Amino acid sequence: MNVEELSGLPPGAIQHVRQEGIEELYPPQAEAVEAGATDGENLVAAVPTASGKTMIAALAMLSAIERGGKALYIVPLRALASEKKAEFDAYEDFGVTTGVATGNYESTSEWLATKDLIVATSEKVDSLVRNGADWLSDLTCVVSDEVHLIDDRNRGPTLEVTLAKLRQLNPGLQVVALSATVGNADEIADWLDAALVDSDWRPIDLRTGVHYGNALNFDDGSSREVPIEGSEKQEAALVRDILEEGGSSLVFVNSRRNAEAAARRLGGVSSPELTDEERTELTDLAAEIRDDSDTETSQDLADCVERGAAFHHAGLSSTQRSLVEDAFRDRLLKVISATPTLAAGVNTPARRVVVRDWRRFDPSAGGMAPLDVLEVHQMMGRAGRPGLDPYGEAVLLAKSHDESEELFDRYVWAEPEDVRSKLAAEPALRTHALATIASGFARTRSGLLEFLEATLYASQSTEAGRLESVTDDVLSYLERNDFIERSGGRSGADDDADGAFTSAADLAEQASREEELEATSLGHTVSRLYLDPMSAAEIVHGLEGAKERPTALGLYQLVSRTPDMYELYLRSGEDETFGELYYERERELLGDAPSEFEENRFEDWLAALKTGKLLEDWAEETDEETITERYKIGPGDLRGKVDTAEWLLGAAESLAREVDSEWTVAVREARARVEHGVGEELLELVSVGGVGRKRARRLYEAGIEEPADLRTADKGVVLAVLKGKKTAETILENAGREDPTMDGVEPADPGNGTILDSSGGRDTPTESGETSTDERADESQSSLGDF
DNA sequence: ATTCGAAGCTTATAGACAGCATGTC
DNA sequence: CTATAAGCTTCGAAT
Repeated sequence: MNVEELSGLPPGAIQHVRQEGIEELYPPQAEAVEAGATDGENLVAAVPTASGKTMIAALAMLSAIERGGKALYIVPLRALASEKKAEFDAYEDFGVTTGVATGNYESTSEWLATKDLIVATSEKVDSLVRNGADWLSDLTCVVSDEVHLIDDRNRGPTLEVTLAKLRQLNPGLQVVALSATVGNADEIADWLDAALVDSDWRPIDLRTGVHYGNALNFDDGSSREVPIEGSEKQEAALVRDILEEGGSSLVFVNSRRNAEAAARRLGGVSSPELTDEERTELTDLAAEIRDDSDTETSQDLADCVERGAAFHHAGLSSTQRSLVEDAFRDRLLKVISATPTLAAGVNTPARRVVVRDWRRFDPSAGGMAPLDVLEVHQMMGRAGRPGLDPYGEAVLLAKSHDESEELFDRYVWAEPEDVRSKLAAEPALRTHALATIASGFARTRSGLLEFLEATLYASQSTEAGRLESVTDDVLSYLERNDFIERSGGRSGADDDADGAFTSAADLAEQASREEELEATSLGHTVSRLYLDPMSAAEIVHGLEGAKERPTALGLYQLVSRTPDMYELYLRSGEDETFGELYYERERELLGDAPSEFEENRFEDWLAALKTGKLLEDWAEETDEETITERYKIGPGDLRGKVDTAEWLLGAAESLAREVDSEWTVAVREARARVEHGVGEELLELVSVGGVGRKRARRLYEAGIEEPADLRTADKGVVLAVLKGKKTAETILENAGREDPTMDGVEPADPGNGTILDSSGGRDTPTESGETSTDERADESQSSLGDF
C-alpha cells in the first residue's frame, strides 16, 4: 500500500511521512490499515521490534485526532516516554501537539488537556484515572505499547487494569495494542474486542544462530566460520568478526559484574579498530561520563568508553545510560555489553546481537533459571539497523554440541510464551481493589468482581473462584486496615464466597441486597498517593507508634521496609554489621522489630536498616563516591533510592496529616533532607535557586547560614565560595539581593577576613563559620571506616 | 628467592513505576 | 537442591 492511499489523516501528515523517506507501507502496517486502524477500529498488532509498530500507532492516533479526538500513548518506561515524545513532536508541523506525563517529567493536568496527543507511563495513566483527570473522557484513541508486559508480575496488572478502566470510562474508545510476537496474541485481541495483525515480517532480515567451537550456525542452515583466537572468549571472537566488516554489536549478559568485565575485555577488541578522530570523540565522551558522577563505576565506564566499548546496566545514572546509548547509535561505540536493561529500553539496534548468558540467577527457582523465550527474542530483535545494515544477526553461545542443540530447540525454533495475566496475585489486587473502590468504579463486592470480569485475567482464568477468593482476602485486609468500610446490606460477604454466581440476574440480585463498599478518607488518600496499601499501613502504624519525635534514620528505615521500596540486599557478613547498628540505634526505629529468631523477617528488617542508613548518609552530606563504594552500588542505584525515598516520604507526610500525627514536620524535614542531601542546618540555604548540597555547605562554612545572609554578605566572600562569577550573581539574585552584580568584585578569603559587607550588613553572626573545612574532611574520613 | 600462572575456592547474582512542585555542581 | 563467571588465594613450577 502506498502512503498516498491513506485517508483520514491530518493534512500534511502524508507529506511528513514521505519526508521521512517512506513511500510504501510495510506489510503489517498495510494490514493494520485494512483492519481499520485509521477508522477507529480496535487492533492488536503483534509484530517484531523495529518493524514499524510506531507507524501503526501513529496512523491510528493521527486519524483519531483528525476526527476531532484526543490520543494517549502508554509506554512502560520513562525513557521511552521521552523518546516517543521527541518523535511525535515533529507532528507539530501539521498542528498536532504532544505532551508527556510521567512521574518525574511533569506537565500539569490542565496543560495536558490542551494537547492532542499525550505520552505517559502506565502507572501515570493509572494515577490520572485515580485522581479523576477530566480530559481522560475526551480520549478517543489509546495506544498501549509493549502490551505483552501485562505478563509482568509487578507492573503487568497496572496496565491491565488501566486499559480496562479506560475502556469502561470511554465506551467508544479505540484501543491499539502493540505487542512483541507472543504465543497468544489472539487471546489479547479477543479480550480487547480487537482485530489482530500477527506477523513475523521484518524490514531487515534477521538471522538467528548458535556459535559453538569455531562455527556460527544459522537457522537457515547456513554457517560462517568465526574462529577463536588464542585465549579470547567466544563473544570477543564474534564481536571482532563483525567489527572487521564495520558492524557494531550488543552482548547480553546476566549480571552487572559480567557486563563490566565483558566490556573491559571487549575494549581490547574495539580499541585497535578506532580512528584518531573517533579516539578524540571518545575521550570527550569519557570526560562527560566522569563529569556526571565521581564514582568507581563511572571511572570504569569511562575507561572502557575510551577504547570504544561500554557496559550498560541499571547502576548507571540515567545521564550515563543516554550518553552510552546515543554514542552507540552514532556508531562511535562499537560494542556494548548489557544486562536486560537494554533489551526493553530505548531503541539501540546493532548489526550483531550476542546473547551470551541464557540463564539468570533467580532465588525463587533456587538457582539459575533459563530466560523466557520472549525475553531472548526481545534481545535478538535488537539486531539489524534499518538503513545501515544489510541484515541483522542474533547469536547464542554454546559450549558443547549438546548445548548448541538445546539452544536451537529452546530459543531459535521455539515460539514465545503466552502472555498470562498476573492480576490475581494478592499484592496487585490489594492496590487495584482499593483504587477501583476509591475512584468509584465499583461500590460493592460484586461490582468489583464485575469490573474484574473485564480484565484479561478473567478471560484467561481456568481456576474458578480464585479471583473471588483473593478478592475477599484483599477486601478484608483493606477493611482491617481502615482503608475501606462496609455499610448497609448484610454483614460479611464471606457467606457466599464459595458459591460462584452464574448469571447476570443472580449478580444483580446479589448486588441489590449487598452492602456498599466505600473507601475511607485514609483509603482515598492512599489511592491518590499511588501507594501500595501495605506501605501505607506500615507508615501509619510506624508514625502512630512513635512516642517521641522520629529521627531521620527512623523514618528512612520505615519507608525502606515498605513494599514500595526495593531494598538493598544484605551481603554476607553484613547481617553482623547491621545487627550492631541495630542495637546501637534500636530506639530510633519505628514500629515493632521482628524477633531475631524469625530469621527471614529479621533479615528484611536489617536490609531496610541498611537502606535507611544509606539515606541517612546521603542526608548527612556523604559524597556520592563514598556511598557507592560503601554500599557497593552504582550512581544510578543511589539516585533511584533517593528518588523513591523522596516520593515515599512525601506520601508519608500526607498520611501523617491525614491521621493527625504530631510528627508531620519531622517527616517533612526528613524528606527535604533526602531530597537535597543535606543536614538540617542547610535546609534553608538549599531552597535558594542554584544552591545544592555542595554550595550550601561551603556557604555555611563561610558563615552564610540562611538566605537572608546572602542578601547582606560580603560579595567577595560569596564569590570566593561559589567560584564562578555568573553562578554567584544568579544565586544572589535568587536570594533576592537588590544588587547582585559581581562586577569588579575580587574573591575574598572568608577565613581571615570579615564576612559582613563592610558597607553595612545587618545581623549576620561573624562567629558562625566555625565548622572548618578541615574538621569536615576529618569527619568524612573517619566515617569511611566506621562500617 | 622470586615471579608467574594454573588450579582451586569463594562469592555474589536484572530491572525501576509512582505524589507534588520546580530546578544541581 | 539445580549455575557460572569473576576474583581471590594457594600452590607449584620455572627462572
